[in-house]
Amino acid sequence: MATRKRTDALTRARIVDAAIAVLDADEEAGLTFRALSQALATGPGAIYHHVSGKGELLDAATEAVVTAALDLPGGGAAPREEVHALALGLFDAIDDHPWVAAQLAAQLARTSAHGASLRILEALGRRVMTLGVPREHWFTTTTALLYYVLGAAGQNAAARESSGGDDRAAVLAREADAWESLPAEDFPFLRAVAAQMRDHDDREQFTAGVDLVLAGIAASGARVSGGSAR
Amino acid sequence: MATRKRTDALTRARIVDAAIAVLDADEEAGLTFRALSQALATGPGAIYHHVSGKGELLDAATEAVVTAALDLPGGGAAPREEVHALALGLFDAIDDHPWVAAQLAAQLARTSAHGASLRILEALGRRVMTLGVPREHWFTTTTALLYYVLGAAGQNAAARESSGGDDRAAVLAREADAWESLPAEDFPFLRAVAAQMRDHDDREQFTAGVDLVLAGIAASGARVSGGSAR
DNA sequence: ACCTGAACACCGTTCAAGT
DNA sequence: ACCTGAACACCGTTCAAGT
Repeated sequence: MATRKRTDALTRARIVDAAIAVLDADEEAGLTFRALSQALATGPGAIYHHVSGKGELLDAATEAVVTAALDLPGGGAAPREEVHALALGLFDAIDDHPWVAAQLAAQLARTSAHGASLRILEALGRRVMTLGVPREHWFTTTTALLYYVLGAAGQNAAARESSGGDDRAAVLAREADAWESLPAEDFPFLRAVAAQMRDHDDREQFTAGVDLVLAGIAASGARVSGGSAR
Repeated sequence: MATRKRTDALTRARIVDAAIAVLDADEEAGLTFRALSQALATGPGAIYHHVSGKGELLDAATEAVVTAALDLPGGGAAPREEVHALALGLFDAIDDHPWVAAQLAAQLARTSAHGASLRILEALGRRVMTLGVPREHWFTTTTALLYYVLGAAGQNAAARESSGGDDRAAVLAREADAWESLPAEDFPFLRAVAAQMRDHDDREQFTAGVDLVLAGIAASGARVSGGSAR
């Protein structure tokens, strides 16, 4: 909020930091070059000396958040624990910066894999390689993990956002109510799972999902690697 | 392309059809109310009599595409085959209308589940219920499947788009080359999977990924349901 | 009631002019 | 070289005026 009075020169890093602050406060729609230049106490044109346009700015902001989230302690933990740590790191990062979810999704939809999403893919894949998965499943396995992590974390963040500061339990109850009032012939599944939505822990359910995908990995790799079943 | 000369009255359905045509031709950035009204031989304001704004229009266009894709033959096939059919139906729909992937992702990121994404969740979940998965895993299992299907189908569509009409094999080779030229210490995983990217069938790999998630489902359900292992 | 299209309040981006 | 901020070419949306 404190509109700095250009104490030091404009840098790409300061611009990206300011962009993250604006995105956190006002979501993607709030990030305009006018708002951003005001926060930096300069004119809109100045930003273009350090960043080629809005697209690159969004990518850079996403990259900064993801890089921080992927920075693990580094002590050689078991690969399965590292996958958990990476997944939860991204979960929390997206929880803090909900706009990152849509940004990563758009980045993935735009191209095969670039920038931040490429880094995530590599970080997850490196652990998958050591989990006893047959080599020909490495890629599919890792992308499945990536999609689950981004999808579930994004949905969690969206649910928190829409609460508007409400009690989390109240939001879950409202959602559960909505699902239970759907027509029974058309939505048997959503009605069936509505109850279990009413009380669950978000992070716990997220980790359970990661384990489910890892179970698929273990099952498809069982023929080769034998058991880490226990 | 044929700018009709308002033979019949403007309807919501005609507007949505025209929007889909524009999106298919010019991607999301090409859908403006000016372009759309020109295609419909009217003024921009006319559209607002049938649709509340651009957001609703995008949702309606997505809904139309997804509804068509989810419309299965209906003969009671095995649930596993039906999941395959649903997944491939979405895969092909997103292949034909690449903008749908980003739209569904945004829809999921915006809210817990609405409109088109809610329908997909229900369609997949109904089959998951009959696959012997323990009840407490229904929701996580189905969302994992949903995220994989949307993520993988979207990425496939993006890869096709970026080819610009090039030979598919050439695109894969170029991507494989790019991955292989990444620094070895930083990207051991992507370098390891680059080779298998060079020649693979897109739909085949997609189905293999669906099976991987289904394997996770089978593994976590094994304790309860016994084997459809074969 | 539905349509029309000019007008309004924005936006990203550019660029002459300053330092 | 970096910054400034007015100006340009758009955009979604509104609304008086028409039929």
